[in-house]
Amino acid sequence: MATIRDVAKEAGLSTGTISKALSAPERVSKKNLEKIQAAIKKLNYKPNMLAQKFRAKSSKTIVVLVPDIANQFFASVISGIELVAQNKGYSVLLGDTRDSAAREREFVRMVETKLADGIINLRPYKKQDAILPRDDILAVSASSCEGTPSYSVRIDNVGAAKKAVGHLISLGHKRIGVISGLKDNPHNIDRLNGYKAALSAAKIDYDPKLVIAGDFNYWSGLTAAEQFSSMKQRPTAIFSMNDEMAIAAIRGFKDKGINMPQDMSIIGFDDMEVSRYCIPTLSTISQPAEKMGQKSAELLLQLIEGSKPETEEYILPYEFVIRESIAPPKA
Amino acid sequence: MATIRDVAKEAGLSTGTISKALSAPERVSKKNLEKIQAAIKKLNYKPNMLAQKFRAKSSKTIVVLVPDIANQFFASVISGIELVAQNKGYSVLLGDTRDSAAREREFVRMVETKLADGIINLRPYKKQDAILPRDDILAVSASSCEGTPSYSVRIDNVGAAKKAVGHLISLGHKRIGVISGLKDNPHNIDRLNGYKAALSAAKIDYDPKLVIAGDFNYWSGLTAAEQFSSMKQRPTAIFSMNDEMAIAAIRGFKDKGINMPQDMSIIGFDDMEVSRYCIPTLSTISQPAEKMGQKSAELLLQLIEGSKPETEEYILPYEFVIRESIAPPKA
DNA sequence: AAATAAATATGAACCGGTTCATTTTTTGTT
DNA sequence: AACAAAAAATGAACCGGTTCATATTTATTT
Repeated sequence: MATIRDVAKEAGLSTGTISKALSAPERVSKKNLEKIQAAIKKLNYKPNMLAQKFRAKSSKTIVVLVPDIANQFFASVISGIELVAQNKGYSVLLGDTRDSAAREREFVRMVETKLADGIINLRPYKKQDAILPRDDILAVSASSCEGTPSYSVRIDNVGAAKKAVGHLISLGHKRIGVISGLKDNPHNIDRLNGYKAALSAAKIDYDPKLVIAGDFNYWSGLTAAEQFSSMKQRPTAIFSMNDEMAIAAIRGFKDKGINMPQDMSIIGFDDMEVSRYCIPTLSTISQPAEKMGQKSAELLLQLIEGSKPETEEYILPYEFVIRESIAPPKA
Repeated sequence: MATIRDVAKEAGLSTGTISKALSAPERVSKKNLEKIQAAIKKLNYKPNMLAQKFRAKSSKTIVVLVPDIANQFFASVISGIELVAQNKGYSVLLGDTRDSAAREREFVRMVETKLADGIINLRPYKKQDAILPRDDILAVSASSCEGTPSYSVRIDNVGAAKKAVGHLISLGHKRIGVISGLKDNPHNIDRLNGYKAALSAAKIDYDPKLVIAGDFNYWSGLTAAEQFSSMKQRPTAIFSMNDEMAIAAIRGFKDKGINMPQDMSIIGFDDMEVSRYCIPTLSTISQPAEKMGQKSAELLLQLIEGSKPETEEYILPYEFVIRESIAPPKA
């Protein structure tokens, strides 16, 4: 493998000149530039980036911690991150943590050992087992929840849930069921608070029996629908904390002869692509996933380059998308 | 940031000893080992892995090129790759190429510039625009198709398709529709050949009108079902080239009053998790995704460590899973 | 043509680990 | 106690880039 010294020898110049020719060609004479290009081509020289990064003491790499890569929402956030990172010459290392703290720590270690310059965390912050934030590690929390310390980007989950449930109430619904995520998931907690706020604003009592815990996956939405179906005092509308469970629930209700939106209304969360196509099309909260990724990357890169962003917490606008899946309750 | 020289000074020893203490502690005296550990702790020393890798001239990293990370099947393959890589001390860099050749080339460049040692390619090989294989880059093709050059891991797509379609024929089906992937997708071509082989073995003429091209996504399965529904001579069974389109098709047919499996049989491909839960449960070809990942990683690491694997092409066993979605045609 | 200023080119030193030939210390033997 | 063998420690050199104080070449001015 050819080194910069080989190129220097071939071109009859010094290593310093070769280096400059690559980083600031306008500061090298035309004549020599041509010689250098010829030499590089002849030797098929490729700069050793490990050496470069070692010398620069910076890996120009950021780690993105993802709880689960096979997830549309995360994929969009990542896409936004990569856009910004690439523009600034950074590469993105995806850390699929599969919800394991051990794996998460591995990636944090990469920052400690200079393999990466900073971290964007897509896993919602939870006090008990939080590995981040740490003051020796530059990190930004994307898709975070209320109360996340340090730099974070999120939507107003409480407000969004309140708005969605409030809309159901304004249509005349009084018994509104919830398909929630895992009990201690922070997003879950925020959204449940929004649900409660909407109820109390309408002076409707909160009934914990109407909240069925799922796990954000299809199967759990199906199960929840079955449970709701067999209630003697069944709700007339459902607020599901993600689209996947909502779509499953539509299916589950239909199997029990309950059709949406005539017999039951439902609202999801996330605005997955398929939510525009399913039958009925799904009303949902649209999160600006790609924008959230972009903003977090901008924040982290600012931190890495040494400047201090003005604000710690960035709250991006969500959108409440009304589609076919909701209607007033039957009289 | 403390360096190994700082630790050496603090412990009153030489850098060589510190280095050995970290890589082969059994070759350092107990007394000094303790001193060193104390010094490391006191200075909060973390070896600079960039320096390490630079010196070792190896990044101990492999790149996995994925056409689309938000995909269950790929996620499983990746999971298998990571298992093997982690065991051997390699890290895995996910390259979400989003089907862009430019992005793919970027990742190849990482190998050229020593940022990675090799590549596992999950994108099926296609002659026209193939970036890999290249003889200066160690690479393995996972989930490949027939005719992929160089090292590759795959199932027998032709045989699997033939078996599935053959089973439908043995149940008495004569008009068998296909929901295919994109026309020039290599997996598509293999599976279509299997379909034709099964037909010709049963002396059934191939009718191109029965093949509707999808794009492996939900929406296209729904559309295909509508098209099949409106045919005057509708098929009695469908072979779908992945589960996602198959599940969408079940839905699409049901909306037209065609119920599975009484009115129509269907077989998918991939064995997604949800295929075990949907109604009816879906018959499908199960690919050993995780195993395919493991095998490819083993292959690549062998290549990286310098040995030559015996075989170039590894064909792993698939499984034909029979569930509720198929039945003999109506009389 | 000489003096000065501006533009280029030089090359040793450096980054922070690892390696290995050499030296020093410890252990074992008689 | 003397010597040999084994174990442990040493530290300079190295990896392949970049940097920067210094030297050289080229361009401009008088």
